[in-house]
Amino acid sequence: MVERLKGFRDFYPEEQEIRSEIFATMKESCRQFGFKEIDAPSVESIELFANKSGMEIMNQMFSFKDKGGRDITLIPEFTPTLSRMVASRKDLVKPLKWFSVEKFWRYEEPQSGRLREFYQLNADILGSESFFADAEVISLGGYILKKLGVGDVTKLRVSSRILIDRLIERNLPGKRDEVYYILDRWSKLTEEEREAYATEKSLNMETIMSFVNGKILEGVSDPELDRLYKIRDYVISSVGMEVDIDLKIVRGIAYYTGCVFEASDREEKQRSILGGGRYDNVIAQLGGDQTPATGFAMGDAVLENILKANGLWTQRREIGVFVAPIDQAGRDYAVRAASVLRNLGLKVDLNVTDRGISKQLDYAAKMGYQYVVVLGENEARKQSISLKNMGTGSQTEVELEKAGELISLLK
RNA sequence: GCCGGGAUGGGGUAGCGGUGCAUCCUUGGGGACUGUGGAUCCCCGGACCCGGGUUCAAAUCCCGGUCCCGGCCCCA
Repeated sequence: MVERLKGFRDFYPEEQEIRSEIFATMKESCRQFGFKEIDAPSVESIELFANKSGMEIMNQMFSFKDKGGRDITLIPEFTPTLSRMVASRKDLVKPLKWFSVEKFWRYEEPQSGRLREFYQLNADILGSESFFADAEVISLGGYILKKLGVGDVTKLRVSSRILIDRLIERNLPGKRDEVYYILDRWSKLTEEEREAYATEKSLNMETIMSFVNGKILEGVSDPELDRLYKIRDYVISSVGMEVDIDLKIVRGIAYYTGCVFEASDREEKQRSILGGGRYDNVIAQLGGDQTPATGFAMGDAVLENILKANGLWTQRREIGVFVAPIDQAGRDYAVRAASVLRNLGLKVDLNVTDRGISKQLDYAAKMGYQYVVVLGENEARKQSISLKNMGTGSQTEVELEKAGELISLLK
């Protein structure tokens, strides 16, 4: 048997239905915040990623030559595509608030929360440099987490590249990369490793600690810090989630220019569930007008881990009815009855086998149906349906024309 | 790319050099019954990841590969 490719997934119905609901929740939340959905190609010229994304991502792309010898790749991230879309339409009314849920591909070793093919929600606001834009985009992220039921077990952490850079220049001048490195990996490093790194790079451990615990902010007067406070307060009043200012959030991506943020489970056991920030220069770098931008991405893999860890990865009750004909008269009648029920807006699963009533009930139960419509000669003659409640076993007969009254029962 | 740990029917498992057809549970398919039986009864499928090697003998030991789980790098 041919095996599935490493790091790729099959989604069987029982999983896919849950996934669809989650994506629907994410999309609906975006719309509630006034974001518009967009979509874009899954394959792009490799050039699109060559400029901005740097060496690392180039090594992690599924890239190949097409039949015309062009170098193309499956998209590993969304920002370059988004930037192209914005750059090539000068008539767009700013600010733009766009979101998409797409598949992405990265050729790397699979591990917890990381796969070679994954889905990602991207939500961005383009054309506003105001803190409102950052705050609103972060609020959307928090809102989605709440809607998914994990608002109480996750937290938002915000920081700012500008602020961190200034603090570094003031306290550890010339050590930007080194400070970024140790802050970014802080929770992954052991006490000894931190000490060793600090010593090796001549970083004052006390100063590093003041970045880590936030003490370095005490008494600091800085407009970027004020901005960060405003963002934090806005998000707290907008979604009522825990929001911490945390200077350990630096995020490795080169292009962030201001506020950066992440959400993770409170214990930080998992990878971050979403991450993003302000990237004011990317669109200009890709040939567009200078356009301030802020946004985040949220992958499906870590989200799934967190939902499962909290018992929220559950299939909703199957809504709809299974139509089980008993005899030939019932089979003939079932076509019309099913049609009537479907036109009433019900989900109707009509038997497609030659099985008897017993096996049909068995099947309906296994498929999770709460109600079965049993049809036989009697029902056909009376133009009625017998509705069997699979939970209680009780059964009621109603006229087909009055089946609309059942809808409230079945929804 | 690197480092651990794994891999036995669809799912979960037992066996860990030779003992009767690789165990048990579950699941799947078919049939009997034919207005209630998601029941009952009967029948049938289905596995040692792949390739080498050691051995009289390999699911079992060794080597390589593949995939899975986790970690590193990196996190777009």
